[in-house]
Amino acid sequence: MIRDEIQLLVAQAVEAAQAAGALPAFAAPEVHLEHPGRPEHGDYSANMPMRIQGLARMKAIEVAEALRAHVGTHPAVSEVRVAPPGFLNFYLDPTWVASQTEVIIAAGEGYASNTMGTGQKLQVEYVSANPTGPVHVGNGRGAAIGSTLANVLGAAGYKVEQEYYVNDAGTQIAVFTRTLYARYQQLFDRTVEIPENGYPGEYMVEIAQEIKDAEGDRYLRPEGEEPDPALGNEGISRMIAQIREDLGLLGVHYNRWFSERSLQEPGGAYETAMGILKSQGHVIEREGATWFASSQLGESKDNVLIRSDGQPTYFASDVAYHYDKFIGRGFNRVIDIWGADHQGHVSRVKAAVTAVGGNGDDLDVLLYQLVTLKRGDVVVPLSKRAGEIVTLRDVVSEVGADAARYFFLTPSAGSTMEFDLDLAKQQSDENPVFYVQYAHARIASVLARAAEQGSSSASADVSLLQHDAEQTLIRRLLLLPEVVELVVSSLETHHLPSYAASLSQSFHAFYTQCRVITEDAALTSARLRLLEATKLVLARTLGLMGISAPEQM
RNA sequence: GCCUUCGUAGCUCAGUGGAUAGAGCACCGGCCUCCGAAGCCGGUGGCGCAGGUUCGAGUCCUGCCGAGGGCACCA
Repeated sequence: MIRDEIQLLVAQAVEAAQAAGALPAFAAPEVHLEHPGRPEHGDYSANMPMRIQGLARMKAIEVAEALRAHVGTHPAVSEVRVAPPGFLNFYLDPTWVASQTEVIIAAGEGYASNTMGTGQKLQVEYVSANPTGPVHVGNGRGAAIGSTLANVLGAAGYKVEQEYYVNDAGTQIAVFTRTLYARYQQLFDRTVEIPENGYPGEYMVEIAQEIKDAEGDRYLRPEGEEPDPALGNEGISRMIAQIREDLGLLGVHYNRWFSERSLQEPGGAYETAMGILKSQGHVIEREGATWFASSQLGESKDNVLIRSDGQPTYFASDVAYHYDKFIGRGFNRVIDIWGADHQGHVSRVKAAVTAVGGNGDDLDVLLYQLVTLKRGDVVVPLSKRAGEIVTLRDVVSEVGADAARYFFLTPSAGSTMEFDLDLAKQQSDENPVFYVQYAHARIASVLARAAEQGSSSASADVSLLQHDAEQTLIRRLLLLPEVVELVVSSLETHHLPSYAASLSQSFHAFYTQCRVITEDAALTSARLRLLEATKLVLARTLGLMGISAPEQM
């Protein structure tokens, strides 16, 4: 990548200047480059002179001059300038820039891929909402972030597995079963109330109806008796099928749906992990319960693993689950994506990973702030236990998967976001995602037109691409590898929509200023080549976000 | 009370410690006899408050104000 090469030029300039006595000897900090906000400041800017002015005991501007005198030559760099108060600005050679059009096309679908994660087995676990109800809008945010991150990490060479953790054990399943049974009995004209703290949503009635339609009265027991656990299992499996379908509508697909219950099988991860904790002295008995002695590991408090009634907690399952991820299945790295309401859970799970023989630092927990759902000015509650549930399916069918994904990905995970359903509906024509997709469709249209007219990009001389708008566009194309690297290192997916918008902007500006198909066969050919490269990069960017790149719209 | 995330344009949000803080929507004014006007060009308008660190702070630190989320033998 050109940025890395310029970084090296700067580092070497420091050494050369020191060797020549133009700078005193000292250990220089790592080179930091940035993209100046203004084109007249060049393509890459190094702030090295200002950062080492103290070490050099010279004025920054003098350091900059000394460095410039010792910067090596590079075919891509046409000029290096010093700018006050001490920047070292690098200007890319326009002909080199133009030539990159061919380099991008040659890279094809692998463009912007890298090897940051080569040889690493990585898991991304996300959404993992309780199977006691449909996935809602907030889950959609985690879904968009998780699947996009998986795509990008895959482009960085990681062997990525995507997983959904199904909480099919624990008390909420019992409550789910009792609620379902109440609804089921109601369908047989029994007068039964759904339990206190049950799930009042209409979807429970629908599931009960489906089960009745499919299996009749086989789950009906004499009045007053407890429900058949098999009814609960049947309901849960139907709920999971619906969740899988709803997420599929958003373009989210998993490699594995991991059952929490499976952890507790004899000889399974639960037994093994608890055994390790005990043998390592991380377990204490107190007040009739079994605790993870996490305060000994620097945590603010201990955490209950097994309640005094003998039931394991959700946390105990999570310890076993993460044991299975790292030790059982040997992932080198795991990324869990959780809603911000699980923030308090992060450090104890990391501590547990270390305690069962892994390394808590290999676990990244990405928290996204919750989504506030609104209809106009009215806030809509998301709770599964409230009356109105706005499901992910509702939203996707209203605004489409592409717009929904783009919308979810745009704000950084750390910012709360407002999802205005009324606005989202109106946005069908005005949504920013169409701006990006339109650029792609527009290119497809011009390429088709060129093909009809017999214009070809074969044997194009891309060095003709010297117009400002062409140069700006190609420079933008060259940024995608940097964006991918940034997303991988920061785990922040919101840089992608931001990049997509700026790339599209550059394309639309080019399109307005430069006519592609003209009488000038050589220039036409070169510009068609540029369109091909741009189309490829747009499709690549959209593909990473899981958004379609339409040929027409 | 403690922990944590956030506070940037009328609204929704970007902004890797740099040089004149951006985009979309909204609003105002221009641009199609020519490849898709779902577009382009221009304009109005902003860093919650106060200190500190730094050559340089929207960005880092502290305090205050305001908002969200945590602080269970719930998940």
